[in-house]
Amino acid sequence: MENDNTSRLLIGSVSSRSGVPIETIRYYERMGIMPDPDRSEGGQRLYNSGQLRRLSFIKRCRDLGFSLKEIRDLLALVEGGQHTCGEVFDLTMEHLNNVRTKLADLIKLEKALVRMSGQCSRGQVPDCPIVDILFDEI
Amino acid sequence: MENDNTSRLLIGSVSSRSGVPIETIRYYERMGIMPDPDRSEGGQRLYNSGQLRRLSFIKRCRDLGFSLKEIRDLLALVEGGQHTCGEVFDLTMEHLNNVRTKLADLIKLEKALVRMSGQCSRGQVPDCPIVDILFDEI
DNA sequence: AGTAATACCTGTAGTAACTACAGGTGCAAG
DNA sequence: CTTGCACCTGTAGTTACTACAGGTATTACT
Repeated sequence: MENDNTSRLLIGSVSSRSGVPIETIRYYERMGIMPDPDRSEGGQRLYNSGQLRRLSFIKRCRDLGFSLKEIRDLLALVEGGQHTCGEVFDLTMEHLNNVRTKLADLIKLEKALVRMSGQCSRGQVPDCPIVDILFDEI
Repeated sequence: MENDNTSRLLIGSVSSRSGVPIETIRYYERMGIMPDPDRSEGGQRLYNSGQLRRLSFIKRCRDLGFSLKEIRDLLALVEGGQHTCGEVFDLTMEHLNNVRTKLADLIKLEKALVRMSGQCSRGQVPDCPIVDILFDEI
């Protein structure tokens, strides 16, 4: 049973509270992005609320598309305690630019697919203009 | 020297004509998406124009974001000779849906980043609302 | 013929960020 | 005391390449 719900969480509990799969939490530990937690006598991981908070931070960043490397940089900045608002902003904007580049690529790609599929009569015939385009548009 | 420019191309030539790196061509061969080409007496790969055409098809599909598995399916359909326009259309639309899903995710993500960075004064202060949001918005 | 430069060869390991086992232990309830 | 679930370690697989290392083929030039 869990009594003190902030200070001796097992990995399963941390997993369900954060939404990060157990295997992924252990992976983050191996990668050094999560600290080695305390262990019970039997060797099971024991987390505290600060570690849960850190994991949730990582998850939110991942959901926003930050890479683990970017998250590592953000955390280093923040943990160092010397970070300024401007530095965090810069990292965020850099990431935003990456996202916008990907976005632009996907939009181009969507247009190309729509244009391509617009040529197609979706028929029972063995000739398809999509195939022709893919094979011949050099 | 290359005389007959369709029928005995070395891998470097095929690479520069298709825009696919040499290593990637060999990778496609290992993956079975490109056929094993003929070899010279010394063991160097010799390609013909049909194989170059196939490689260019693969490249265009990759540029459109199709996975190798999707391309394999498309090629199987087309090579089988029994494909209909409708089948090709269906594969294309399925892919288009994937692309649109990714697009929607990225748009959400971009909005979240813009909203977040809008809170930030980009200052020299050690407190940053971006960090606060990432850490505390549970 | 000899040699140097370039292009090619195989095979393996590394990349990002996980996910999926296999085979074994901890721990709480009935 | 045993059943069952949660946990443990360590390794391999995923996608689509990319990057070597160490060796051979081919071509050009002297």
